[in-house]
Amino acid sequence: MRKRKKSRPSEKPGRPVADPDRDARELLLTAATELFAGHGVAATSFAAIAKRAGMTPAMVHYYFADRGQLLDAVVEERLCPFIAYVWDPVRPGGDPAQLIRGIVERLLAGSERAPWVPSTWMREILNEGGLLRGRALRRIPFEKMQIVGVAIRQGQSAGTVNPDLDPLLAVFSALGLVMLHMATAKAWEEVFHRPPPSRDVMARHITGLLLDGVRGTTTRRKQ
Amino acid sequence: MRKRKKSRPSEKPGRPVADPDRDARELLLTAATELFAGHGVAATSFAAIAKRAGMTPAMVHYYFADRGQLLDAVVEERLCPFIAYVWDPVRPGGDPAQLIRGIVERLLAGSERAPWVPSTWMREILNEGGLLRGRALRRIPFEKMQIVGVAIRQGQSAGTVNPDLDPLLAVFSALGLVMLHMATAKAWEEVFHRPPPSRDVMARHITGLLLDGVRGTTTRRKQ
Amino acid sequence: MRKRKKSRPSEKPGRPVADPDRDARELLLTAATELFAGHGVAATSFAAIAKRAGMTPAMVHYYFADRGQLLDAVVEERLCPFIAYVWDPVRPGGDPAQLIRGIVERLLAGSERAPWVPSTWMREILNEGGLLRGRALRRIPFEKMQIVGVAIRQGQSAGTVNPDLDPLLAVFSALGLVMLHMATAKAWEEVFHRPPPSRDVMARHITGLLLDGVRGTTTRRKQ
Amino acid sequence: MRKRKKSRPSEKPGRPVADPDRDARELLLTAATELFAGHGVAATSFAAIAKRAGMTPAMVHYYFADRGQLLDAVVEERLCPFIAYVWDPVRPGGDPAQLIRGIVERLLAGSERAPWVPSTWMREILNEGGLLRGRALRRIPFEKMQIVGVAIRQGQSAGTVNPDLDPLLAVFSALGLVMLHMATAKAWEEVFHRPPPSRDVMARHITGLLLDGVRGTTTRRKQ
DNA sequence: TATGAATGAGTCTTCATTCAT
DNA sequence: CATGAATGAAGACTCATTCAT
Repeated sequence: MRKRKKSRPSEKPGRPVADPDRDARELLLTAATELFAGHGVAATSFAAIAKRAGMTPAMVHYYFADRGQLLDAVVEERLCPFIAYVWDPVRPGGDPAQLIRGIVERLLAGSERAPWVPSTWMREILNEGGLLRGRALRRIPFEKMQIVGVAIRQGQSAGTVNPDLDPLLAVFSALGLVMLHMATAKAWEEVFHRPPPSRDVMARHITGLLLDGVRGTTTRRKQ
Repeated sequence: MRKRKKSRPSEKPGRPVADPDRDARELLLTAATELFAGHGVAATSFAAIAKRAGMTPAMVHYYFADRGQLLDAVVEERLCPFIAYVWDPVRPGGDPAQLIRGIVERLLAGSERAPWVPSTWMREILNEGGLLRGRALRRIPFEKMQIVGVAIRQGQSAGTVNPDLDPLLAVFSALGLVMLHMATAKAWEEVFHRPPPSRDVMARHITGLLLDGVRGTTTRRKQ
Repeated sequence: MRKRKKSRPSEKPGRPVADPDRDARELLLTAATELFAGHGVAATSFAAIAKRAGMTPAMVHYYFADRGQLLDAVVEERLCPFIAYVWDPVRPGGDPAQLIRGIVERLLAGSERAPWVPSTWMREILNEGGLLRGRALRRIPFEKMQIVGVAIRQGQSAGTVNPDLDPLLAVFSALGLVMLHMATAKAWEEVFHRPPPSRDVMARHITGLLLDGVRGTTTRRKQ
Repeated sequence: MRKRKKSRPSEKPGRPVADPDRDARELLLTAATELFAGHGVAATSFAAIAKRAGMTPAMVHYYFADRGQLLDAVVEERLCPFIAYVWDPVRPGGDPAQLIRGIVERLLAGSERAPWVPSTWMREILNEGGLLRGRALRRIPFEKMQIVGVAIRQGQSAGTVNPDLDPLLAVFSALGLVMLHMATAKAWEEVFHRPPPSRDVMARHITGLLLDGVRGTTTRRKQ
């Protein structure tokens, strides 16, 4: 009944293949994140997760004693790597525009590998009452966000950054704008009856908007 | 099944209000929108709505025969006025920056009067699997959005608008950015342990970011 | 909303037409009997009756304070006339075959005017747990049935009636056979994909079977 | 949704019975058929079935995901064996009287082992709107019924069968007459305040009536 | 280790009935 | 006289969770 997962590249070669235990867990986590993205945490039952993973509801309880622990696992084992991938490279001392460009690019790349993130982020983390909110916020790297905030504030003092911006809000804006567009891309066709913007168009649009706004700059600076 | 009551002719005009029927309906609708904003549609039971409105679950069914009709009513009677307020003033032929500034301002003002909108918008309309998505999309004024799109495209031809932008995505960006920050404002304290940005800071930040981006302009144009 | 019933022939001419009160009651009773025949008493709600009669559920309660009284009314005002029509002409002293032939003919004729009777009879009166059982049994003219029973018994003594028959069971057999075939006629098409037997075929079949059985008689007696 | 359990290989053969799973299912099915016979399908709630089987309502859903599947199971696992018992022995080429006598006898015998059948048959299968109708009709052996019909038609041509009969109706008559009397037998006491006819009286009455009618035959043929 | 059985709490929904007007 | 509002009880069904094996 249960399908074998391919051995993950991180696994040491030579080991007898996969730990079935770990496999079942991973399968369930994957099923869970996919359903969370599609219908939200509140609307995703243990039974649905089990079914999508080809297992029984009791199996879900076997691996994650209760709902809370399942959510813990999703955050710890799936969301945290995503967050780390996006934020780890952020180091103090950079140009704010470059920092933001880097973050946006990693958000886009990360969302392609973990397509469940954007809608879950919007629904269950950003939103009040989001069911992953508490768990996720604890794992947000605020020091890293502060780095960007500080860079923006310095840029504003130096006159190279838009003085209208609130430094911290700006980080949220960047983050949110990417998530928003990624989460919405799937709906694009439904709304406009035409294919969604390509990844490149999307990236150029978001970076362009964040860096230079609608009005752009009179003299374009080096991209 | 259940028909809306027409206002009874026997009602004396001039009396303060007190159509108890209409009152109960409105009360329920208000309770529903508040709970939808707080926990999402999927996690909001009829019992919860009734309790918050001080009524019984059966009353909810009395006024809205089933879940679908309740959602219909929320969209028709609560969301549509919001949408109309934001988009009705949009007329062809304006400057794209002015158009966007107007929309953003009305979004901010509208969200203050209907604080349930931003998080519901993000969770139940923008997101895939959102439970108001189908109902709401049908009521979105795409012609108005096209007006903005066209203005941006013309601005790009004229060299006054950032050529990196995708005209249609830009409308989504503006809309989404406001909703995002409004929906997140309430969480601000929880995250940063400091009061959320004031409405003015928020408005200036969003407008500034949308119009001029992080880098701002070398020569500021008249606001 | 309420439709006017044509003044019934029993009404004294010269009276200003119909008593709307009585009309509404009759309309509801008609709706009730039709639904009882179609889905059974247990599956027929006040709401359904009201809807079919173009009235509100509260109206049903207005005319029949509760479920029991509605059933009382159906039996007293609708079923009893049917019973009387079938049984009143039965008088002691007849030939059992003629008695049965008469009853069968009146059952067939009565069921044509009151098509709700056969299936209701089978479902709600004959059957154990039938919801009209107690009420209806009280109104069954057992004296009349005994008349037939006695006639059969005498015929058996005289050698003109099948000695295998149980006299009382025979009355039930006759009654039941008609009801059965009338109630089933509507299903005929569904089962056999061909039009149901005509009224005449049906009458001939039932009378023939009851009087002479499958094997018929070697010498046919006068019909 | 819920899958039938396969008998577990771990079960030791020779043990008295006691597959608890199968037991619970059978218990529920028995409770259901009894209640269906007593009050009809529409008036039988899951709670009532569970209570009679000494289980909880949720258990009923555990074994039969919904109402439809419960009805399916009743038809497949309880009604079909009954039907098979009655009709399987019917083979082409017999004497119509013998065919009918056999069917009647098996109906009577079958109804004694499955006393829930007659009233359920009348209420939920024969009747319009019967809740088992669709499911049961699909399982009725029409070929077998046709065999009887053909035999009757041939008998009519040969002059040995009552020419008034409609061949197909006759099968319904036989079936219905037995069901009718079996279903009514239980009510006999209530109506006549005397013990119901014995099984033998009943069998003789029904067979006698079906074969020779009320008037019987002048010359009795060999039984 | 893994899973079927079992259940209590909760969901939406329908209904008969009451009541004020 | 008639009806909309209101409700408690009950219906089917779902679910997270427990437990014995």
